[in-house]
Amino acid sequence: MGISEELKQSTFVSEESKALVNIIFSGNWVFQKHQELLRPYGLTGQQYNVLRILRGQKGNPMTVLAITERMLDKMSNASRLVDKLVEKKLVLRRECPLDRRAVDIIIQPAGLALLTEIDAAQDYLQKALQQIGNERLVQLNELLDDFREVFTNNLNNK
Amino acid sequence: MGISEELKQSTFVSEESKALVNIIFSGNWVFQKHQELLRPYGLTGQQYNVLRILRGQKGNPMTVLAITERMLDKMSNASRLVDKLVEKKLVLRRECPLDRRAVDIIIQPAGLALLTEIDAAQDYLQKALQQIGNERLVQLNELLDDFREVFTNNLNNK
DNA sequence: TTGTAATTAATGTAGATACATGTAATTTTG
DNA sequence: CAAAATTACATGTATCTACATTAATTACAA
Repeated sequence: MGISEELKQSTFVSEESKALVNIIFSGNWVFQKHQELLRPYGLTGQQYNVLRILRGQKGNPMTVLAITERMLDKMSNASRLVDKLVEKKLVLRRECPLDRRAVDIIIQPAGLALLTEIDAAQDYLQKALQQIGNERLVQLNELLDDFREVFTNNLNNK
Repeated sequence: MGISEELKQSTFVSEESKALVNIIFSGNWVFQKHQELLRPYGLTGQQYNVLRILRGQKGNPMTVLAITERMLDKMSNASRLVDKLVEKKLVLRRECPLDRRAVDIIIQPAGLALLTEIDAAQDYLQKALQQIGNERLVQLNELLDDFREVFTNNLNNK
């Protein structure tokens, strides 16, 4: 279903307006679908994001601040997100020996295992993406990168 | 900034895996930016969505159920969203004369005016999108539509 | 060194969200 | 027509989220 039918809006005044609506709509859409995909695993998108960041550290600890800096939404509360992951025993929290204000967070085997499970669910989607064709996926990747850049520049300089 | 730098992940095993990550990342990203854009106007994404749906009715009333059916996230609580819009005097709520269980919602001049304001903010972004070029925007629109289709099919048939 | 500022994370709070349940009105059915 | 089922919406509740404030520790400057 194209964006026109999706929004029951028959015409767009320009390709730009259509693209803007399409990107915002698709962004919301993917965000929703991603949350739905994660729900059965008991994770929110933000928790998943934190867990992935920690996996990227290959078992090295990371402070809450360092996690925050890597997060998409810097305003969110990494402390509480880590709380939830600790409750689920997916990560370990311990006082940082070098700085007693800071707290080291380390991903646990259960956390890695859960991510592996989720990876498998996403592999399924990846295979589906093959239908789109390699060349067009390259285009899509470029277009998304370009779009974020244009959007960022024009939000800040306004 | 390309998706690799954005996620500090230097390589992807395939264009599909890169595209999947890129779409999910960009989806979350656009979702966030859109919320930020709306915040100064005192609307959440969902409230904005409801308001736009009502504008599409050209002043005709719409029941809560009809609104729900048009929403991106059908599980969300249209009743409470309408509550918020009523509080802000952006819409009017009145008993439906044909069915006393139902409630008619009608957008108010203040609601239309607010949407017009937001449109102006978005026009600014639309102009920025011209940098991407018409031909590539057409591609982007097609690719987004295709992606949603592939993703939907493969979430349901799993 | 000592007092002040900066930093790091936790906690308080208000609002948003998702889902379950409740309530009233309508429709269906026997 | 009366009882049961369905519908439309509102409300209760738990969780999530964003932002402000607080508490503890560290850095730094006089």
